[in-house]
Amino acid sequence: MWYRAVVMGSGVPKQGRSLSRIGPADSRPSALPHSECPNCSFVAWYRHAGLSLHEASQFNERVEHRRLVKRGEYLHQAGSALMSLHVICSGFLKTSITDGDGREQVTGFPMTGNLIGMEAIGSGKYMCNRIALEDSSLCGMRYADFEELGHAIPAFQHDFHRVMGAEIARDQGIMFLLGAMRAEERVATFLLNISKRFAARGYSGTHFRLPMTRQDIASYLGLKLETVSRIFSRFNKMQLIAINVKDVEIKNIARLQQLVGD
Amino acid sequence: MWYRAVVMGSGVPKQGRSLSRIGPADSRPSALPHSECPNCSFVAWYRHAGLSLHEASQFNERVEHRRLVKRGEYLHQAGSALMSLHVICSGFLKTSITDGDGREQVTGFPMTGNLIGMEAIGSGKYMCNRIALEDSSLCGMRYADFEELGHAIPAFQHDFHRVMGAEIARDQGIMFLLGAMRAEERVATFLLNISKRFAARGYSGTHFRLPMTRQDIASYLGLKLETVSRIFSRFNKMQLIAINVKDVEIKNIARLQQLVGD
DNA sequence: CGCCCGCTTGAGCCGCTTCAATGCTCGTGG
DNA sequence: CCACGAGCATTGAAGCGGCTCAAGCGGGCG
Repeated sequence: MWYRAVVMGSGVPKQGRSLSRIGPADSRPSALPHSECPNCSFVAWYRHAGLSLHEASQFNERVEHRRLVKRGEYLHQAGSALMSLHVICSGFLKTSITDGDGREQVTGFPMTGNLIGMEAIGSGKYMCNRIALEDSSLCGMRYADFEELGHAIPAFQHDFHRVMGAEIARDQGIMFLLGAMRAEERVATFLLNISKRFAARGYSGTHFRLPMTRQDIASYLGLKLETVSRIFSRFNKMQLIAINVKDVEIKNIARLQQLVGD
Repeated sequence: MWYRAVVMGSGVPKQGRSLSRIGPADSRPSALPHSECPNCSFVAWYRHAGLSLHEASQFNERVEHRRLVKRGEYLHQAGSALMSLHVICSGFLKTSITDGDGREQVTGFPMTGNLIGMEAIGSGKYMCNRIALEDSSLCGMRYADFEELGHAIPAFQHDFHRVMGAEIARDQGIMFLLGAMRAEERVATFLLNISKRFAARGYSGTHFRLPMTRQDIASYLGLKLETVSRIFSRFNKMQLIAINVKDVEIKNIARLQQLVGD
């Protein structure tokens, strides 16, 4: 289920290992993605869609491989014209929107395998800022090519729709969090979500490093950074987690889930 | 700008209404002429896309015209299998999601022209409940037909993508509201939003009737119903609006906008 | 016509925020 | 390699915005 990988953060091939199975016989020598972009998540996409040889090369020709964004750099800002949709090949970003007064709302933390930029399709402009939380690499495809390829390759089209639909479903989950949960539940939900996404990528789901600041987390959860910090400390005392600044170990995942009411 | 009309709806949970029942399944054969469905928003859609005569008839054949949902009835509930995407031809719905404990979060109030059900595309199941706030009529199209038609008619495909993208952008706006705004701003934003949507449909944008309860509004805004009621009363005293239960007149739209910070 | 259900309004409280001070980390440059 | 400093995180204390609990009212629907 590729689309789950892209939207929710489940399994995505993270090293060239699994991709090396696409032998040279599979594609045109000049069009091989994995020589330049071993982790390219677009590759996972078209493999999933079960494209023919011709389709695969058609697909691959349109991928802009390997755009690097250093930590702290913008991929783009709100208001700029939609050029490409991107898939994160490695790294971690932050998505945020701002109002006139400079208030910021973090709306997501996309990571490896996630497709980003879909909110721009409606208006032709990105509606949010995207900043790298760590050095990241992305592959892009011009939106016009997305449409053309979708038209040429129904399986691709289908997957694209599923990814967009999953994004809408994800957003509804965040609305629930922001509208109906208390602070402790929000923080627990956040931790479980991050844990799950790391685990789905083959990393430890119980011991990881948070790449974002307390302020970022707080904004995402609709809280103040002090509140987030206090709840982390409380969870620490309760032995639910062991946390040291950005280093987190989940010690009692069952009770965390229980706290969320699951 | 058809797709703008489609943008506003999404769903949320609500629970325990004994008067609500699941509506009957679609029973009509689909080839009804749109003379039976004079306002059919799908018609607006294919007009907008500039289809040829042949395409238009191809399109029209797949539309299931005129499903009626009475006030208080569900269009569907969370968890049920995705059958069709619907466009609201007339009426007003409420979209909501629920958790295990019965907590409800209203995620939108789709109205005439809005396309609904897109969150189900990712998983094949609706993620939210949709209830009619007033007697409503909808036209549906099976999702499989959506895909096929999109493939056959690029202009349709393109518009569909724009609608989905716009929905994602809309969701981000709600996240900002829920995560970053104070109660007064939320209520003002809500009133301005409803006003704008009525105006866009040719109704008065300054004098209208709210079809949802205070509880629904409160849930949508992440507040308690008493808070919403108090703020309405406050706005009334401030001469920003004249409100009597569900009947609202916007008296000072400029100051409302100012309150939101726009 | 009568009875709920939904709306309004008040009073008191609590969870989260605000304000403030200190400590820690990491990146930077010497 | 270390010293420095700025930004980030933690923690405490006090305040307040929105919530909880409660009572009364009005209007739509059966």
